[in-house]
Amino acid sequence: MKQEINIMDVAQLANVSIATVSNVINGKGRVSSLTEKRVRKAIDELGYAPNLLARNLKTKRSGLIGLVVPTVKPGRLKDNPFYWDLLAGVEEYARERDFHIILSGFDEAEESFEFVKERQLDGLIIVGTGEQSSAIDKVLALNIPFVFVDNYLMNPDLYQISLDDRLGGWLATKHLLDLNHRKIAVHIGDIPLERIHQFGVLHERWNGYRLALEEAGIAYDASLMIQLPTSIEGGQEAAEWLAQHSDVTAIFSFSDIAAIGILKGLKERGIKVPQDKSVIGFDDLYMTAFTSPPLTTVSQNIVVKGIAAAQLLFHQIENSSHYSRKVVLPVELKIRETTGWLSKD
Amino acid sequence: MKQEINIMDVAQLANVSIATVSNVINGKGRVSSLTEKRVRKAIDELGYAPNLLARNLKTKRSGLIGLVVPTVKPGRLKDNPFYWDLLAGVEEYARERDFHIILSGFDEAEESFEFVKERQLDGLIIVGTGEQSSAIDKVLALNIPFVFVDNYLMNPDLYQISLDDRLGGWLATKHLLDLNHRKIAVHIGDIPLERIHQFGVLHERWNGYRLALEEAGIAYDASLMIQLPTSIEGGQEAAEWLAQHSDVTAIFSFSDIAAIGILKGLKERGIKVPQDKSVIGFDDLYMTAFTSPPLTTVSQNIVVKGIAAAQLLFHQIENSSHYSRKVVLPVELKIRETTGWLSKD
DNA sequence: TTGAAAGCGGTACCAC
DNA sequence: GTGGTACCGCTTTCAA
Repeated sequence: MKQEINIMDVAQLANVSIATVSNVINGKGRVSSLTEKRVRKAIDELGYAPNLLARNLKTKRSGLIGLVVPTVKPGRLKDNPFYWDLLAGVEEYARERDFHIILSGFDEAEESFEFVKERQLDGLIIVGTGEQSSAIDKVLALNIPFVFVDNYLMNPDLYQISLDDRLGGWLATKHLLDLNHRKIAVHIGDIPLERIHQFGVLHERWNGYRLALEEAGIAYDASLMIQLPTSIEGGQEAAEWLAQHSDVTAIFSFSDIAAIGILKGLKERGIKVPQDKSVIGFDDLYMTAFTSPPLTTVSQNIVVKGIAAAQLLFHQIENSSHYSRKVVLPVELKIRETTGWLSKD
Repeated sequence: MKQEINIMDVAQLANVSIATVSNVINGKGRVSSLTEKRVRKAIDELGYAPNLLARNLKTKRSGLIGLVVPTVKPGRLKDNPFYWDLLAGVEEYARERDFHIILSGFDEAEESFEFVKERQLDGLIIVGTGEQSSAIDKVLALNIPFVFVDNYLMNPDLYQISLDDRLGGWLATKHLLDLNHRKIAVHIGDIPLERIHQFGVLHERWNGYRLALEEAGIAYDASLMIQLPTSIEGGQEAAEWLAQHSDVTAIFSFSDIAAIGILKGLKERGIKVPQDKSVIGFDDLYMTAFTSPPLTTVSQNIVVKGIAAAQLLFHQIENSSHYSRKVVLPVELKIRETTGWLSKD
């Protein structure tokens, strides 16, 4: 009913064998241009479209790649525009190659990746959950091309896309230091500081922060690490913290979304940015150019990240060699208006 | 290599026929619990996962549904967090039923939906392009279950999910009128007013606006319709327009993203909200609760929209009857702080 | 240059 | 309860 016409119908109409039709479709074998014309005509007339299930069953390729993203609430995709941008990049690249994307949420606990085998996916892109993922071994066992995004896995054999997070952390901190700030708080997110090394992205940004401090001869002060959720609300709480610490003149948030909350929280408390406190974020979300004041932040191009991931994946799928298994994408400091010079006392 | 073990291997190990293995997997036919145990054990030991390509080839179902969203730049998914929320809803519902989502951008011009037939998709969700889509006929010709989201198609046979846009328009306008505003501008988006009827969503919001006006005995004034892009930048331009029209005391933007721009533009010009101008948006993006001041807006739940679309689609796929082919989701006015009482002169 | 036929890995009907 | 086997729609030898 759904798919009534098949290669047989075409063959009959064109008065050839199904093998010939197949050859025409795939441009293989020798087919006289006359026959080809007849076949093409038949295809058109019938509105025939080959059944990829059948084709793929035979060829062992599915033309499908999986994009696995973390979920927050069980069963629901993580609520962050970041993923959409990433998806856009992957989809764009894949579509040009006639691949499609299957998107799947990932419940850390009970994900078996069965669907990858079941659907014969040709490749897999796994987006970091923040924490060292328990999924790695499962993914390796699948024995198909894959790419990890933002995962910071210490295995050199794995294909990985990441950001120059450390440089980002360094740039942000350096910028603040150059503006004469000395006590710089860091909003790291809702994780215990002792476990930050498990969260590659955060850890690297934090390393960049410490490095810049060290270069400036300033001692690292763990009491300046604010452990609050990466959300607008978390940012607002961080603002409260700032209000209570008048000696702290600047804050570096590892995420724009929280920086937005910080800005808002400070404003509500009558604390002026950047006169009283400087604020710097990370990500360069579309919105942040339009906060008031516009947010100074470390910028990354997420769509490009998606494209890069797809690229690295296809290098494997197509067996083209790649110079490296790790791709580190650049960051850029976008100085806008939430950071300002601190006059000495 | 990729998928080495198949149903035969399981059958051999368990010392049964492949038919029996199939029965166990699908819970069909009578299988003695002893045999079943043996088979399950073999499956476990081998780590067997059935090849869905083969199964689906036979059963004519793919367990796949397509989500088609518009693209902006050719080849790139539309840059709007809205779609991610929608996707989250669809994915959640589908996953519970062991379906997967194939996501595809949609180039108005040259989309043939071939992939739907090729991949034997079981259903299709098409998200509105704003304009009456040229895709309708193509989709109908596919002869598979489908749902249009936000498309306002005038064919009663089509399954459609939409929002109570008209009520939203009415609520927003009524709210402004109740606050004593009389000259209310509307930022409709970057389309000529003459063609607004082609854009269902906008048209309905606009209808709601006119209705509220009419009920209040106020004449509609086309010169109050601002035709600028639906973007932050467009909103900023709208603010400029407002600055030049001091008799206009309120503005209703059909989109939060533009409302954010309006807020920003007004602030830059020293125009106070809501003292000088009232602003109201539409969508209730996550961000808008955190603008300053927090934006009054018409709220919709986009994840629920995705779930509703999936639901309607599965009603068709599973052949369960549904009371209606059209589902209209509710809106809600969220009064925050950008709208205020207008003292008479 | 073309066609016959053997799979790909399952499902499901029908015997036993 | 269990197994034999004819498909599903296509690709791919191999022969003609």
